Amino acid sequence: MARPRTFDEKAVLDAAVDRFWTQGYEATSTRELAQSMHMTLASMHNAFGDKRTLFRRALDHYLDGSLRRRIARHEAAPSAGVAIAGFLRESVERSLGDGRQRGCLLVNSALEVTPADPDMQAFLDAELMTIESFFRRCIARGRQSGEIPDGPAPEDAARLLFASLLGIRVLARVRPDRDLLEGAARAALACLGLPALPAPHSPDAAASTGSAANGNTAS
Amino acid sequence: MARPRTFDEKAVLDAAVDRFWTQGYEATSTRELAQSMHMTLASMHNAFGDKRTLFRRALDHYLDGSLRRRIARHEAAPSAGVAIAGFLRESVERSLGDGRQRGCLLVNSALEVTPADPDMQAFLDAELMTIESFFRRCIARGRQSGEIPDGPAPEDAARLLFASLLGIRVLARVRPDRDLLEGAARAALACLGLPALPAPHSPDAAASTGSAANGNTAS
DNA sequence: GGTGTTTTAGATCAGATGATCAAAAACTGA
DNA sequence: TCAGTTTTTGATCATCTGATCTAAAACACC
Repeated sequence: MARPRTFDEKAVLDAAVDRFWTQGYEATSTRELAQSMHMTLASMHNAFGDKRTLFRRALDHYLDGSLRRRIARHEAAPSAGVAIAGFLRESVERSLGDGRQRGCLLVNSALEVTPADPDMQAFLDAELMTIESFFRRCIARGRQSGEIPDGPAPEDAARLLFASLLGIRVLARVRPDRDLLEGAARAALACLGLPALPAPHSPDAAASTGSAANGNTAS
Repeated sequence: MARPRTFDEKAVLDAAVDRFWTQGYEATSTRELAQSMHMTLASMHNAFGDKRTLFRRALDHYLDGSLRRRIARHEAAPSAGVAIAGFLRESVERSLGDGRQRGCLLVNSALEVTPADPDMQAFLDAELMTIESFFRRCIARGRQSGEIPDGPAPEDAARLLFASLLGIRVLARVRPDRDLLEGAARAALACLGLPALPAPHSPDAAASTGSAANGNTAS
């Protein structure tokens, strides 16, 4: 009983995510957003509210398509160590394969949002906490089954993995160097007695062309 | 042979640092900068050039007053393990003691600056690399003297410490929680066979008043 | 005291920014 | 067909943005 939308919500949110991801919240103007979303400024505001609200929607869309899905997928791994190592491997590979050094939108945003916006901070922190919890669950599981040897308290081991992952995501933006990112992940796994990083998904043929600048494929 | 300046360069740069540190580069307007520096917009531009140039000066001023000095101080420690543990302790303590959750200006900036500004990125990366090098030198020294037991390759151990530190600085901005930050640092030191975190500098009396919001004392 | 040089001060510029408005367009159910 | 609802559109608003201009002020040197 009303005029139907002419845009695909997921598609336009993808576009918004890409702008925020590449440039950050402040550096992205509403006009630029509207243009990349292929809609009018007024249409965008009508559909998503103001810039801040749109940002939150975009962030949520991003998280649904990457982080949350990713945690669930790896947590289903047969062993706790494989879950952790697989998750780290994928994080490193995403960081290196981006070609645009975007890093992680969640981490980027966590640093850009100021304490003057406590709502947004709480939202970001809650999302970060799901990563920490994932590591904690894995460590607990592995210690209980005897798969993971003793070491630092499980909470601390999880905190170390968590902090290391955040660091890797920071470096993904300034220096996406394989030796650096893999080295950090490798050392974290090794010194906690976890399995080594699995091989990158498939560095085989067909990649001889520099593949390079991908969009933002989820998975 | 000309009219002398009425402002103290260090003082006004301190003010600029504080704005960029708290709000980030994009979210800080030139007018706001000028006001907090107690100078006119025109005077500011005359003395420091455009916003980007001023930012770089401010960043350099910040680094001189904190990171660089800090690395030199800890590197003079009697043992490599103490140097690393002391540096981490100070990073954690700064993160927790800020009261304004500013984190680290260098890390904040590393995420805000886009790959579209390669000069700035190179500058930031070079500065980050001094941290990595510090860790690497310490690890090498400690391994050679036998103080630090075998473990991951020295480069990888340094990379892990480096990434963990960056992660801790990210968390300093969103969740400056002692258990979290200390836990990550503790686990990193423990699992690399390094000495434990030293006690916080002095949690003694006189701190019963919430001390709280400090400015930006260097040291 | 005059000259040269730099800093300061206030006004101002051109353009960008986030957001809204009124009106036309497109659909659904009665 | 028409009433009701929502989307779309282009124009527009008030404000902010980074930066510059002109002219007065403050010193050092001669």
